[in-house]
Amino acid sequence: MESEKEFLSNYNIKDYERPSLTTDVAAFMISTEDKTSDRKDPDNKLRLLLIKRGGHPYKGCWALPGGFLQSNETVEECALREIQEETNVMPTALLPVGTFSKPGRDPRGWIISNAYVSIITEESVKQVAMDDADDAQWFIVSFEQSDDGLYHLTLEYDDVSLKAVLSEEKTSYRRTEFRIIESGGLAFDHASIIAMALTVLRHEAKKFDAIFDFLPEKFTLTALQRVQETIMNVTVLPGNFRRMIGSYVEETDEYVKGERHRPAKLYTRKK
Amino acid sequence: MESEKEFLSNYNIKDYERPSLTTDVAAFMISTEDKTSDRKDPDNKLRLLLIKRGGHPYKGCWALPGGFLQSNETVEECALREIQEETNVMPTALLPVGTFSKPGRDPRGWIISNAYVSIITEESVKQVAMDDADDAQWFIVSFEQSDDGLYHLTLEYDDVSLKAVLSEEKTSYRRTEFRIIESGGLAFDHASIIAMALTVLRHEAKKFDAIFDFLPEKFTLTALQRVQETIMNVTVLPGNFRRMIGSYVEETDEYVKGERHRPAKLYTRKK
DNA sequence: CAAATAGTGTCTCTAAGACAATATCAC
DNA sequence: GTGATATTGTCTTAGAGACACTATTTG
Repeated sequence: MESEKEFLSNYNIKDYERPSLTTDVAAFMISTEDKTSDRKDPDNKLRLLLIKRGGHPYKGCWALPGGFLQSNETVEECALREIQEETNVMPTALLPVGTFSKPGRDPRGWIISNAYVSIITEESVKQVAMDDADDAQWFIVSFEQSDDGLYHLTLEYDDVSLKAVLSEEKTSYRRTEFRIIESGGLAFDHASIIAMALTVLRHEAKKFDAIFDFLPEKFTLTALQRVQETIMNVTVLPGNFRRMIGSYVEETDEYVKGERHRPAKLYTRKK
Repeated sequence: MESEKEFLSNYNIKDYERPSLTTDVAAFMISTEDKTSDRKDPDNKLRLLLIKRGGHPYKGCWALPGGFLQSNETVEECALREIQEETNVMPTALLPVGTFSKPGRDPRGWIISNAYVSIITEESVKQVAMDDADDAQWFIVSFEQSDDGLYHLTLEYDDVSLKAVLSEEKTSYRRTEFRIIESGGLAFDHASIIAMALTVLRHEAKKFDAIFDFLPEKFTLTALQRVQETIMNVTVLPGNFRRMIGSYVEETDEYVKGERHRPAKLYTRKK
């Protein structure tokens, strides 16, 4: 009878056909736009990092950052490594989106992707200068459902505008996935991945869960409210937001002064 | 300049080192135990399908059903195929649990697993006779947190009892995962996968989302309530359950008669 | 009629939305 | 003072938990 040790020494894993495994990361950031007036608060924009592909396939198209999994790391570590290689910044959050494995999704062959949402603070992005002629850019994100039920994903930066159209499909097991009707110049099935990533992000934001990761350690409640409103694409009454967020935050004794209005107290995330 | 077509014809995907990809499925079922009294309603038990490993590694240990991904299928299709090969039954639901990729998790080498929850109705299981001497068995599941914060996973069938102990770990990115302290005779990292699967299942059940998949097309509200109570390990007042579930179900004009009490109306899932 | 489940109504408490009122700063 | 945001409080409504009560069946 063969022992486990003997079995493993005889076992050759290369006997089976294997796929390549990649990680794609939807890295989000919220930017505070330049003030239009010196009295009003600035607008916030949700932004997504895209890379212009320099090689085939989908040469010239924009794609999510990502890369092949290495054998000494987990998929989460791979996602973090890819984001850091691309931005020189460490994300503050990483959320799983799903596995994309439909045969034919990558013309290079049998390639399966694990998708993640990562969140990066504007603060940290500003510290590393970004070359404007670079092939990595932060696109302003808009994702809305129109009256006919279709979803419209718009990604804009300077004069580049990518418009994808997707339909929400319920699989036979009631999982929702997004079918690409118009990819809008996005590589592979990345329009679908981005739509899923936004769904995950909004789901987390609804529970006040991912919003803290867009801000520094200490923040004002209004800043936090703007983050949630930007992600969810809604507006909330300030009084109600404060009541609801109350159990998630802790006061500090610091204030933001210097603005032309009452100073705001800084808070930190509880626990 | 190389065209995309030329690029692809020169591209050899086998140049990169690749992992093997498997799917592991936590298949759940709720069994109605034999009546102890002829007046009282039967007890319900949450059950999980486990397979006794016939070969190395972990020979003789119990493991989740699963297998290697084929190049012509998605991971979801692979999960469904594996469950059907093992049980001859088609699940009524399939929920993603996550990707398990920690280096060293499988002694055979670089093997990454996508885990799913699948739900099977008791009705369909009863139709295919199960050999009691078989190496596939439905274990009664118990999963509880003790006072010291540890989680205790107990799987029982006849005189077989597997007891695993896990601790809930928050990763640096606030994802919770379960670290195995005592595997209780479960193969690989399957104790951890099962704990995650139960967390996913309970999360869905809380939203009244996965509970319908345990029952046939038509069901009584009390049966539905028992399913939720069994999964969540709580009890609910009947009046409140009916009020809360009201918007998810639709009446039929059929009744269950023959019991020693008022007949119950049959309902179907709305939409 | 006894015992059991099926089903309804109502009280209370809490959480969330709407909205009003007050506070405090820089200029 | 003016105009902006910061912060607090109150009214109302919707939903969830607790609980009491009625309905219907079979043996």
